[in-house]
Amino acid sequence: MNNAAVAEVFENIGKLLEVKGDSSFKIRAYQRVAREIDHLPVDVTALAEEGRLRSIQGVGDEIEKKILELLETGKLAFYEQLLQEFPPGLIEIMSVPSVGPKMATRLWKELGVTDVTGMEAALRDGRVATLPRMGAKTAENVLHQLEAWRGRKSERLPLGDVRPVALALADALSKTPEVTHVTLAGSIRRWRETVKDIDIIGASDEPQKVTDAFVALPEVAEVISHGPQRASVRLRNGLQADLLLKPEASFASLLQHFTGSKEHNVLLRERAQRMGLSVSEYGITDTATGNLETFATEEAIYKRLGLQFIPPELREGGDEIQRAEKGLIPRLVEIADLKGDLHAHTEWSDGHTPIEVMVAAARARGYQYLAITDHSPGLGIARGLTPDRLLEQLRIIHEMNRTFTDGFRILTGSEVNIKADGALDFPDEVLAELDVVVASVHSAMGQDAVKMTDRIIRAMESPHMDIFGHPTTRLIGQRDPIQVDMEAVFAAAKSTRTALEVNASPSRLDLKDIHVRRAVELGVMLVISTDSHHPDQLAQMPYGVATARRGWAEPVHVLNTRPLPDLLAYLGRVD
DNA sequence: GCCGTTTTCGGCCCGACTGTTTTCAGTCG
Repeated sequence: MNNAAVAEVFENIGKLLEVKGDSSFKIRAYQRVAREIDHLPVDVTALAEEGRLRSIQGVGDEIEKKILELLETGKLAFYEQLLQEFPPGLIEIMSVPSVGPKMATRLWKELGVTDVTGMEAALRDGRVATLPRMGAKTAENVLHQLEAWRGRKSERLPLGDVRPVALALADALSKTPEVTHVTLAGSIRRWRETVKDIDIIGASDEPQKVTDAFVALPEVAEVISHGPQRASVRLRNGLQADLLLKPEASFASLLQHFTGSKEHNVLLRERAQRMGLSVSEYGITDTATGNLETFATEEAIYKRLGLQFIPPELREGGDEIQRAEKGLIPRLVEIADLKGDLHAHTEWSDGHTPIEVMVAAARARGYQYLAITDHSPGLGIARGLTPDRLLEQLRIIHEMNRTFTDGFRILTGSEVNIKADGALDFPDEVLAELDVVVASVHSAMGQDAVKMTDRIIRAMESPHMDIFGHPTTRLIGQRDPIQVDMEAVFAAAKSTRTALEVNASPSRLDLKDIHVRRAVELGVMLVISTDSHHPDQLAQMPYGVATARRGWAEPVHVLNTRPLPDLLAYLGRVD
């Protein structure tokens, strides 16, 4: 049973207990554990075997027993019994926005609704509208939400698709005279790999005028809610966008509140409460005196709570508050730390521009080096280079390097296929000529975990492989990761001194955040690379940096934060 | 069901908007 499956069981237990009307705190306990297990960088089965389930946040006696039962028997009696008490479609009914446990229960008990189809019928024929304390407007709204919910292909979209839209929306809103400090918050500010909606905040003394302007923007297709301080809309592209406004004095608190995550805020506010303080989007209130204190910066808010500043990328409701309390939030890697990019393609294979155009773009970014890593021959679809073509490219690059007077260096390289048996797609004598060898899986992605893991480890054992490119090959929302034992990959990477790539392409982000964190814990070297096929894509580096930051990576963990001489020394290349 | 710089028992985040209500419950973020 994998982590996602275990997490789903606990998530569903939480939902069913809500319908049952059980303690909201108990419900939260199950939901928290579900989320923690879903975000675990290691296999929950492995943790269980080591007897370390209790190291998961929120796992106590009861839930530990339940996880063990689930893993050992594939079933959980407590859950099975709960499922018997309710119609199986009830959980799905509650996934429709605006339908919570109370309404789901009433629809079931008072109208006999047991699934989404039945709910739709009851909405359409007027039965819902006639229930006490419901009405035509409620029924109409739920029906509308149901149709929108059906139309959506997935709950969350890749950050790379949403972020540009959100920036444009914030820019349009900032032209409203009554608002200042228009800022993106929520999961976009935390750089989560996927986002569900766009959260925008601003400061204003006349917020009603601003929400009025917001719902009137041309991108808005539908207004979901519209009050004096906040508004929610559905955009023409189907995304939901929320706007929240407060007076200038509360802006830092608003930013902190709306950046979330929700789980982070719950933990933060629980901590505050133990200190006799109450945290809200207005500021921090002393519970004893009722005095509201406001703050100029987020740093000041965390400081008031006795905590180190926690960067947005770490605010996921895990152990970041405990660590901040002990002063253990490190100085995370930043875009300015990067000295170069180690994965780029040109028109020699499947890139779109000549070498010199890519190089000029890299130099314009202030880099000291750029690795040209066109594909190896096995990737026919990407016009992979033959050995002869590669050697010709090397001669040209060596000539270009002689023209630089400022120490800039084009690194010769290749993105080499790892073949199905783990062999690399160029002969050793060719690979030996290169400054840097990125090796990646591009074929036979359906291998089982044993074969795939052996294949990758064999490749890493080659003396020439420097970097494992986009290690899980997943494409967010499009292609699942390969089946592979990541713990074994981390161990092999460490023993062979192979760096693992954090591919910054927004459709990849691979390694992903939780794998970065595990790699950092184990002392595995990382690189952050854009895998650019066009000079403009060099600008996607922030997505990779953010992913690394979400995995708690510091400059020392990232190979391409090193200046050229140090990098060459690490790669075993000496001038 | 979990958890501890007041606690192994008694707590457990905070506020806005909507609809159907004459004062509030449900849902969401």
